[in-house]
Amino acid sequence: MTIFVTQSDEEQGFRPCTHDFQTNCGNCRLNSICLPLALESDDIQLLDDIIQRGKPLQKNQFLYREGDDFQSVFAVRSGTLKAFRTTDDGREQVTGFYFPGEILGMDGISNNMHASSARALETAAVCEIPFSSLEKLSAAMPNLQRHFFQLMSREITEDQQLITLLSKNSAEERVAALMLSISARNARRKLSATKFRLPMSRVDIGNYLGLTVETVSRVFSRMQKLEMLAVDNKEIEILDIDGVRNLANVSN
Amino acid sequence: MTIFVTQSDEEQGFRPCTHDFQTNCGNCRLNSICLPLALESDDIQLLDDIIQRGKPLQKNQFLYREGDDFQSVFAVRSGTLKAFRTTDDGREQVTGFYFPGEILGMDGISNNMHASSARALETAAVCEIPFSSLEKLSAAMPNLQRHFFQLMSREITEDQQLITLLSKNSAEERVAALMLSISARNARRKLSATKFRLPMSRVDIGNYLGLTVETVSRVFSRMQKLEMLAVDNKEIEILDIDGVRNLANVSN
DNA sequence: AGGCATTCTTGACACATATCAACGCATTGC
DNA sequence: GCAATGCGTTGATATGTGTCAAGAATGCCT
Repeated sequence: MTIFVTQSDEEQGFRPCTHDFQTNCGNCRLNSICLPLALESDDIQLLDDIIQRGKPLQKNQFLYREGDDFQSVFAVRSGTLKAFRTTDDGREQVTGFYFPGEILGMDGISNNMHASSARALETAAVCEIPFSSLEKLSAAMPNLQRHFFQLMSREITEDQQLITLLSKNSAEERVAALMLSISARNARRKLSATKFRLPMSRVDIGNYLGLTVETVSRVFSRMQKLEMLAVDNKEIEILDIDGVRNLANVSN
Repeated sequence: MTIFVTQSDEEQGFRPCTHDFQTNCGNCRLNSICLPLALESDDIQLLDDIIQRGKPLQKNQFLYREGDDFQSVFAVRSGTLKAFRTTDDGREQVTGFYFPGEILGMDGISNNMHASSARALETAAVCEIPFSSLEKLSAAMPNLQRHFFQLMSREITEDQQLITLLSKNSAEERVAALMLSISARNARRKLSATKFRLPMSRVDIGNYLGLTVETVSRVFSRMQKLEMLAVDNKEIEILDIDGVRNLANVSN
């Protein structure tokens, strides 16, 4: 149980928070942005019954690996994870970062096999949602079915945004867009939209944005020089959000 | 009705084919790769009842536009479509090509609004599947629910493959991968895996693969010189499929 | 606290693809 | 049959990002 305190510390920025001792969806502070969204409290209870908790991951630990049998999707409770595929020549393509309240693993449904790997970027806790149970529950709960369709659809649109970013945007635009995305997701969790700690390394950012570490580093330096960002290693402060939005050149 | 004959001509390479006069899933020659896959014939009938047909599109006609209200997903019956988003500065990112038997429009579910536009690359016929009906039917038919989850998941994995392609692969690798993808999809429909006509322009290929027209053209020329492909405008013959596979450097 | 390994930054240079430009070829309509 | 138009090809040059290399900062382990 103490491990959960540590995780909440991580997530909350070292402020102790009793909410994180919860072990059910009903009083999870993420339930308004997570899977229970749009469910009645009776239904939340039913969803809660199928969810398996207590799967804390250490930094760098795998949640699942490309090729593993697909059994469950996962909701992030605390910490951050990255999903990625490894190319034939061993390079890593990060396909997404997952923050608390977000769902990952849906790419495994199509072939009953995980199409990507997922790894914790820092100590992280996840809720495991066995897919067969979720399917049964969805058939009985129209709202849940709809919401899960929506979540998958959102994953599609986000992937398409990334496709566009990789295909059409410069290094600066890509980095700016990522900063805005993280900012918006922080805001959704009532954290600061302008000041945060990046959970991922420069290498991960590069592997996500299709850039080398060096380019990522140079972009941060330039944006710092332009007084758009204050960059102190992983600590980021957005000084000129309109400037960043303008630079990103994407509706985000 | 005559319009359907024309479309079947297009699809069948100008061989008349009575199968294309069908108007229901039960005897559609695509039903083994399309939505009815894995359904009992009674269930196929129920699915068939919600499907709206007779929406033939002329070349360049829009099926839906980014921002339109989302009502339905669509199955391609004949012809080919492209899905794309337009960036703020007016450039076009093609997010996918859709061949007969394939489903498009699923990116609209998340916000009840189409996140991309879809346009016919040639005369095309689609089956319209109203999403609200599909939801109801899915709740009652576990196989359909599962299959639709799988279709969405496949869209996710395909987008992730494209992300990797754009991020990590050279121009030649990208073009080779697209040729293999089209080849495989032709084979799935019992058409030639080595000789086909590209339904899309060089511009579309470029906008899909994140390349300029000139680069696409040069790559085709190089592959022709290496005797991997015979390229005659849109007519493609794969002369050395192992060579192309080797060049693509992706498991496809 | 010190030392080692990892991550990050910065610089010089190389290279793949974009850009700009010209031209050829096919299709369409008159 | 011929002009007009759009699409595709090819060449010359420009440029953004990758590559290689070195050094600085950070964090981890003893």
